[in-house]
Amino acid sequence: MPALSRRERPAKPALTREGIIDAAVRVMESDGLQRVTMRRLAQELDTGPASLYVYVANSYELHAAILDRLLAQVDLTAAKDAADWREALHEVLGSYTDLLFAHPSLAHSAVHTHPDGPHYLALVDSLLGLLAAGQVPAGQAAWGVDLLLQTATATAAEHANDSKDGNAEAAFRRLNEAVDNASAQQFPNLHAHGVDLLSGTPSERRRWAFDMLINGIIATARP
Amino acid sequence: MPALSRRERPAKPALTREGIIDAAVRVMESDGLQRVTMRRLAQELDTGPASLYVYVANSYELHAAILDRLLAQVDLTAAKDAADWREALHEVLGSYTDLLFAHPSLAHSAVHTHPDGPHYLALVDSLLGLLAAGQVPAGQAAWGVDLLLQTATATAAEHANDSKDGNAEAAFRRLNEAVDNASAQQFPNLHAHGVDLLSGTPSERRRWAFDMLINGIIATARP
DNA sequence: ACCTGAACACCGTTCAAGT
DNA sequence: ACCTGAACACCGTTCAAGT
Repeated sequence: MPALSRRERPAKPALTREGIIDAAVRVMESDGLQRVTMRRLAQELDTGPASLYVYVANSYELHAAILDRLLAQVDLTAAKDAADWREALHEVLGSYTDLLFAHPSLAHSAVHTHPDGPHYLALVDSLLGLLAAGQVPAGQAAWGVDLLLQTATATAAEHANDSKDGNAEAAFRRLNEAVDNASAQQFPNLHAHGVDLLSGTPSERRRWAFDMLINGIIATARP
Repeated sequence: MPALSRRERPAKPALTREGIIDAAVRVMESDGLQRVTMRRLAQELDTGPASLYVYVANSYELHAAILDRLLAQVDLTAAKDAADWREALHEVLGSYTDLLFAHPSLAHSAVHTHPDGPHYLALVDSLLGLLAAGQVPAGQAAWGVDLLLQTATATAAEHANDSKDGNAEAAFRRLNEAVDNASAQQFPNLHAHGVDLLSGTPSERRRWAFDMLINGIIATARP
């Protein structure tokens, strides 16, 4: 009964670029970006790894595509509130950062991905609009947006390895110890600052960082 | 003639942690960090990969060790010039950035490496000293140093994939096109800023970024 | 204690051959 | 044009067995 089995088991949909990216996002969501490999994806799509190369140039491009797909989830609604532009900036950047914090290994790859997809452009456009609302000169706003996004991305990427073992805690403890042991002679400034270096909750530090960047962007004329 | 061959061909020195890191730096210098693998190192040291695990916990720890070794090369002499603290800050940060630019793949791994080696501590100590010379309150200086180093690291890491093919040029061209095509309706701010986004030489942008960060750090009180 | 062979469980990418 | 099997050239890490 070939007709029946053809209707009832369309198990293997045709390969498409979108289908591959869908599968990639699915695997990332469930197993992390480490598992988003050409071979694993091929297995997921019931084919061989070579077949994917018809639709995707290489694994770097695949990661970039996943990133743009995810960027669709950044909440840009706050960007309409030009009156409270500074707070809106915090909200948009916060939404972007939260997204990357949920997928630190993607953040890690985002550090060297130069995105150019529609969702990335929309994000940049929103940030530029908010800086314009704050009367920030266009030149410094343009360069500033780059730094705002870079900081958000790098901050999330820093935590890419934290999940493995007690990696995060161990690293924190080691640094803490190193700072404590810093002698007044060898590292006078480290010694003097002590706890300041490791103080604050992540969200306090994040908010301060964005504030600091906004202030810097406002205060610094382009060459 | 066993005695002779023992004296003349001490080909295989005993394995040590330092020896492994030496070999790692050598391989990185000649073939890039991609090639610094446990297996390649084992081959280099004329042994099997399993042997390395006596001295190194895993490949992440190995990368961290390479980074600290390299950090010894950061030029901190400018840090003594407290009078011209701002320029000294540029010089120390520039030296750090240059180092990472020479090894972008190491920069990439540095984004999620929490260093705690002596050379890293010396670098942080210098930066803290210069900010103190500039009368920056201790609390904001401590948080600020983190951001200064993060920006330098992330900037270098962005270029980690540029060497492959004409990756950098292609990415620049695509983004340029995307910005050009941004319609006034869909992306009004992108449309308005146009060239500003991609203007400036890398060193102009880098200097502006550090200036901007310093200004922001000075201007932003801790919570 | 230190070292190792061999194995386990994977990778990305290419290319000739098929449909 | 699209798809694939098979191969090439690699990975990190573990573990039982040796010295």
